[in-house]
Amino acid sequence: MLRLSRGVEYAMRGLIYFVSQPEERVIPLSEISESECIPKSFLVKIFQVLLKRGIVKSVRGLDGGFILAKSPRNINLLDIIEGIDGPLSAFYDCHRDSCKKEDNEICPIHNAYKEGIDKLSDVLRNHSIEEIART
Amino acid sequence: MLRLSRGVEYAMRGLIYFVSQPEERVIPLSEISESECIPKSFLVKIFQVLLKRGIVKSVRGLDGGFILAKSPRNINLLDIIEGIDGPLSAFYDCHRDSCKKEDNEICPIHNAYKEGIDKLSDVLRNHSIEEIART
DNA sequence: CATTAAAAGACTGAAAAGGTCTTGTTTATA
DNA sequence: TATAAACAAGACCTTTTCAGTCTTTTAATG
Repeated sequence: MLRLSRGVEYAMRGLIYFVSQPEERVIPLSEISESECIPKSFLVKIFQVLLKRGIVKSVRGLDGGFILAKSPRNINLLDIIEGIDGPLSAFYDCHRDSCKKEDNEICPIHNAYKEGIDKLSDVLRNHSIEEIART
Repeated sequence: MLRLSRGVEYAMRGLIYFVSQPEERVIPLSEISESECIPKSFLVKIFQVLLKRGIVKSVRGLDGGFILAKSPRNINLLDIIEGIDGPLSAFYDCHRDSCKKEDNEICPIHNAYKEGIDKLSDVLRNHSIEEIART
């Protein structure tokens, strides 16, 4: 219900791999897959999402691969989590109305939960993958 | 991955039902089930968990039912969420070691996530069922 | 002793998560 | 220009979790 999904974890480990390289270069997923013990085909799927999100750029063809689309200082954990699993805000919408349709506004239960999720978002937004990689 | 489960939502609505009564009394789950449009047998299961957690007390037999075990001011959202779905801390343990077993300590990714979850916990702990019911 | 309600836990169906497979397309280079 | 390495896209499959049901048992009360 609240755990970091495998997809997100793999995405982060994949991105950290770029940061931890001595120099910037195009890296094929086969390399990351082997080094990080992440199933190749799953990693491919994840990076295709990161590509659409503008977090990485792809280079096709022989000697192709991926490269970070922006500075690792500007890639934060929230970007990655929401990129892979969708917006956190999707998780405090209320089911109650399916039964009682009086009001459309968010119910007090989910409102309190929203407050917590917002705090969580703040924390995640304030950690870049560069910072994580350094730690 | 991050949403409030049905079980938790039903638990909260069930508990709020007690708070919103004019006077304190033993309430059978059949009444809450009907009033709140919650499947009876599911609600039963949820209240058995709340019972074990010391949040409600049960009264068996004819005219039996449940009653809050403590003041609604002292029942917070975190109690309920963790009571039903298990401790939030379970959601930042790392899978990485299944591949690389060098270290046992929490990895930087999950460490950052833990910081966020701790903030979320704080917020949830600071909202009581009584407060939610009043809102 | 019939009725009503909780207690306990096995069981089931549906949905989501995690992962694989297949069939392309692109492109450097031998 | 054929080939091999790599991304692109999406169908497909398997496992786990979630949500909910069913059955049997225990207990209280009129």
